[in-house]
Amino acid sequence: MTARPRTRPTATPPLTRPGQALERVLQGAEAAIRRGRKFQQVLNGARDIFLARGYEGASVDDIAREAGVSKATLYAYFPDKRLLFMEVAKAECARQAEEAVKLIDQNAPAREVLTEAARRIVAFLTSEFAQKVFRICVAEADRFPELGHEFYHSGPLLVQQRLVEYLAKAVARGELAIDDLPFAADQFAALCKVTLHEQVIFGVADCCPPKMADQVVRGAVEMFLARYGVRPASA
Amino acid sequence: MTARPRTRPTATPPLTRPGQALERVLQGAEAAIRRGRKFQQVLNGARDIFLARGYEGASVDDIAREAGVSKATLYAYFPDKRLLFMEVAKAECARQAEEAVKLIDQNAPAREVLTEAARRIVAFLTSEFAQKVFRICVAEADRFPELGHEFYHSGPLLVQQRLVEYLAKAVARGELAIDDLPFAADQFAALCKVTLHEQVIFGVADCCPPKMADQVVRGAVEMFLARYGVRPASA
DNA sequence: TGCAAAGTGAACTGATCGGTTCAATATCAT
DNA sequence: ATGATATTGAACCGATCAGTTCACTTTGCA
Repeated sequence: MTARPRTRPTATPPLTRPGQALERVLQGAEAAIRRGRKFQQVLNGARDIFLARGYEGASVDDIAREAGVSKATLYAYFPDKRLLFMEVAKAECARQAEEAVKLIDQNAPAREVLTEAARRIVAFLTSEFAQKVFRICVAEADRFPELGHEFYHSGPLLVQQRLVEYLAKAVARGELAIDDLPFAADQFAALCKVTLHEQVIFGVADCCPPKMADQVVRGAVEMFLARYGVRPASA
Repeated sequence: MTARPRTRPTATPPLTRPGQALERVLQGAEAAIRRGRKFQQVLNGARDIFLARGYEGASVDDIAREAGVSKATLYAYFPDKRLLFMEVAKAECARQAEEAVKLIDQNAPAREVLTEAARRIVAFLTSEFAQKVFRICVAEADRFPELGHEFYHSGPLLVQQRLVEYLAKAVARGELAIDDLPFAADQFAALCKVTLHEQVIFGVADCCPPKMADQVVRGAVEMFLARYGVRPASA
């Protein structure tokens, strides 16, 4: 234990090679906060550890190790653990939003549109990623009020807005009859959570049988159309 | 720090076989767990602190102080913090179950029964108590798988079972037409969570406007009947 | 009244963790 | 090459916390 030959065979994760062209390119469009090369590494490591162990369960040393970065570097970027967590959560919410934005052909028949929407919502809800983010957000909503809001706005609320957007068109076309669009959208989203969400959150179902997912999707569409669908004029 | 007499005759946990008159009396009806007078105090204090601060946030010293009991006594009853938490959570779930059991007159018209059921579910979901238990259970479902199961079984699953019980009768009477009873029950429960649950969980809504609660209740009943209600034979 | 069990308080251990510091080193633009 | 900047590793601090121990006091029954 004298010379410390700096054995660092795999110390730095291969996320960013020495050639930092990518980094510099990103600098332009992104914020001016990125003070150094290891910024993204820190964020990635933090995301992995936070997602795996929650806020309290994730130690800063673990994060630094996972990120392949020294603790000093980490603290050079983020003044404290709280802020690091907020940053990670915000980034993840943004990603979630992007995913949700890819919506569906608004002009297809209502049944098709709703079925596809339900399928995507169900798929997202049952994804491991969504579960973990949800878990942390629920647990830490007391400690980080902003986090709760952030998650709600870029999660459930965003979905609601997209649905309202579509439902309005469907109503205008006479396919549906809805008076309170946001409320109806929330109902639809709620119907997509049936059974699955609770079972997954509480670890009751080991896996998520696609059969049940199908049933939920079909059930949601069926019920929504039963309530808001315009029958063919009793012809 | 030399002799270390190692006197452990009492072996802290007072498993107390002999000499407990009161103890023995209680043993009959109650469980065989109540080993001493302060047992309930510990449980109550633990419940308050856990509910207020979550698992990690609650220190054993705080719990002992809140319970008006020495830490030694606390550890005499519960070998560790985990088990204490499990015990508290179990007790709370049982209480929740009792509350839910008080169901409704099964023979009233479907609309009335469903409305009252929805009202109770909504009231429970928006209660501060339910929120806190839910928050902890979600957060700790990883660390305590049993806890997740316990909560699910004495919470959502119990409600589902009661609803199925009723729905079966309503179907038999020809008021409703349902093929998959448990699934329909889950759908109904999901409809009761619309908007409210998410807003409350993520701290978006400061209070819980009773107007919205009413809307959710009426919306749930309306939609459920639209889907499963038996129309008056198109007369 | 006496005695054993129940309960107490306070100190202590060992470990973890968030955050700081700093001298040594690596990287990169010039 | 050179100097500015980013990064490192490791030691360290202070705080917190779960859990232990023990001499002592209280309680309740016989």
